[in-house]
Amino acid sequence: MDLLNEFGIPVIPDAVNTTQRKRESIIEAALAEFLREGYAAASVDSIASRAKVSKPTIYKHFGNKERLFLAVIGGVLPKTYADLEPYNSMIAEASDLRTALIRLTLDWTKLLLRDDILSLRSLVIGEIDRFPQLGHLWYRVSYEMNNAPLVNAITELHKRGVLDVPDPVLAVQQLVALTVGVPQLVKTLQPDLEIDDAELTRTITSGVDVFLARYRSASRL
Amino acid sequence: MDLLNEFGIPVIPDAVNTTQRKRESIIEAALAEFLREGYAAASVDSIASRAKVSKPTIYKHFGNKERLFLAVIGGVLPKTYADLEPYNSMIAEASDLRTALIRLTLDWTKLLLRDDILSLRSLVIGEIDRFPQLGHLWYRVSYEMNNAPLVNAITELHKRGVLDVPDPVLAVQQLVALTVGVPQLVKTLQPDLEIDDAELTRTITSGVDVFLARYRSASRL
DNA sequence: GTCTATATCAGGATAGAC
DNA sequence: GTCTATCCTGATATAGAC
Repeated sequence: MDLLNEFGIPVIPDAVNTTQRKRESIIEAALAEFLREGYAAASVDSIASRAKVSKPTIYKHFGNKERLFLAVIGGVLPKTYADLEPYNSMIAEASDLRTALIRLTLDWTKLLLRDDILSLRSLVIGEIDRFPQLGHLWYRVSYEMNNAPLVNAITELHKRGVLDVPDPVLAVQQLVALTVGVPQLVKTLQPDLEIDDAELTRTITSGVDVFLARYRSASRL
Repeated sequence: MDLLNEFGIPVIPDAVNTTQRKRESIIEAALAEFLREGYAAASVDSIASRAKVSKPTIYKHFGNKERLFLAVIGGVLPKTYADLEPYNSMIAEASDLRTALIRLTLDWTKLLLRDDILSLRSLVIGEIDRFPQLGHLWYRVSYEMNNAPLVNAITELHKRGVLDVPDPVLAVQQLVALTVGVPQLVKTLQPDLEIDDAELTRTITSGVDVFLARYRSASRL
């Protein structure tokens, strides 16, 4: 049965765009459902309803539930981290290193404490035994988009004598643990607990100061 | 049909002990099943098989699947952390603080990186939206059995002038993040990745040194 | 208290029309 | 490519015998 518009003229949707739009609609609905229910409890029926699409359409596009899960979660991961790129490169050039580090790690922390990202992270961690690829992907994306550029910046600062860092890779892990890691650990186990901005800033600032107490070059003190 | 022993004499099991043993058998089997499959995918049928018990027995004991899950996971959590208690009290009295801190955090880390505990942690994190009680319980047990005694010890060391720690609670969080947190973050997303003992020791040692660089009393340098 | 057997239902996946 | 209608497995939970 064709749809007719208000003049009685049949509406023929553009086939390609419709297909593409349905595909995106499925991905959006699936992400929401998986985040809410987890993998096993998520139902393809619910996803079909949310996406206003029939079940066979989902199976034509993605094959089965596992592939749908991998495609959806694997697709959203890189997008999640894409926001942070620009900041890293500025560290090596900053006139005030302490302020630059605080700014960087504070932005990073606020991103990773967002409810949607915490949910995504909990989902990936919870399904790690069934979908280890997602754990590796998360680690790789997180490392390449964040740690690695920071390692480069810190290595550069070491060469210039601003910092004294024998193991830059470990040092960056420690900086991340000292800043992002502290509130993340709390919110991972207690997502409902609110952390106000002042406390977050205090935590991050203190973390950066611990980092600098160890790694700032003695000659600059 | 009664069981007969080798002399043809019927074996009448002690009713109370049998019931208790079945209950423990269910708990053990349920824990294994939940750790393997997660909450939603775990089947009460499988648990009954593993425990060599019929399904109605499980429902008589625990009511439903949710209550079974909460009883099992909530019961195993405190046991998990019970091993660490003795070490904390020794920090304040140690002659060599650095060595004592390394020893404490290294033991702590090795415990929390055990496969069964990592699985338990991933399970709790993955089900956090459906069972927030478990997240709170984990946080509370972990804090009371580990962080709190360490906060006391560090406060004591601050009073004695050995350390200079304006905020002991935050400082302990940072110490934990710097030591346990670094390898835990890796193993949480990549459980299969092996971390050898030498590298672990190096990581923990470096973490303690970062901590002490910031908080060791200046007068003692 | 514990079992066998069963009720009841929802979920993943697909056949076949259009 | 997309839908309606359906298959079939496997899940939670329980009735009733012993």
